[in-house]
Amino acid sequence: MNGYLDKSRPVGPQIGELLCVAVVQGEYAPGQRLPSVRELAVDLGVNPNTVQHALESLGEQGILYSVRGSGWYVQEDRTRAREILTRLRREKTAEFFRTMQFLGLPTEETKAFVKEWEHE
Amino acid sequence: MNGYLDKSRPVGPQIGELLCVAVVQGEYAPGQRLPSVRELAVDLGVNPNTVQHALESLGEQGILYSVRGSGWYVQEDRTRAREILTRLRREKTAEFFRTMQFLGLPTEETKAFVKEWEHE
DNA sequence: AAAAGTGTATTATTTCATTAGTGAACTAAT
DNA sequence: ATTAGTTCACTAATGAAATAATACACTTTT
Repeated sequence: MNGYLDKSRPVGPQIGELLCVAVVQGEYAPGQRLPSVRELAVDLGVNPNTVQHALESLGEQGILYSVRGSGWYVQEDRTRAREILTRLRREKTAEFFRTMQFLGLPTEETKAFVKEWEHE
Repeated sequence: MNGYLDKSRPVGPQIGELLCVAVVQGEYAPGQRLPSVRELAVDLGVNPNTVQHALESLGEQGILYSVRGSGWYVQEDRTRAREILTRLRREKTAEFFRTMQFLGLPTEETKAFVKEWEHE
């Protein structure tokens, strides 16, 4: 799995986002079993409890489901996963515009700023 | 002063950003005395200690300076303030691109996504 | 049947930002 | 001089997030 969790903001939600993307992009196929909680925890360099909570959240959102004693599986229907990913992108973008406004750049100037962006 | 601090992320840095913008935009003129720590704290709905730390940080950065027993003042030379504001905008934008990449959108697609943005 | 691997639950501990409260040292105004 | 307002310094309390350590119940494999 990936190792690039941002330690400067809450890790739980990040794991949720990470797995949501993985599901939508087919990195984990519908019906497929995920690595165990403990395994994911090691891969992500994080506590098993944190992974557990993130998985439970994705379960409530209808992206995954769990079978006690067996593991966590990807829902056959990925509609919810796609919806949630779309929503996440919108939220992050809206938040970005808000932040830039906070820093004195109105919407249109922010758009221009992004358009000219060159960095990696 | 403004009341729109985002309670979901650390307040200290936000106050720094807020005042930095205020200085650059001339909301507080060079040489001008700022409202007292207590006053700012009330206006921002925040603890005086938090304001104090934020101001000390801006002091170290060369944007403000303090006169004990009198107050906090805006540096005559606003070069540092402008530099820091520019750096903040770059950082936030870079972070945004990283986040979108994390959510499965590569740089170019993110640019397109922003270009089409309609919301408030 | 037994063992190993799994999700689940619980409690305690740690860490960090913020809040809370107090007091001292200094400045300005009266 | 006195008073009020200020920065500044210190310690403790709070709340949220993550970690740590165990234990339990269930499934799969052997």
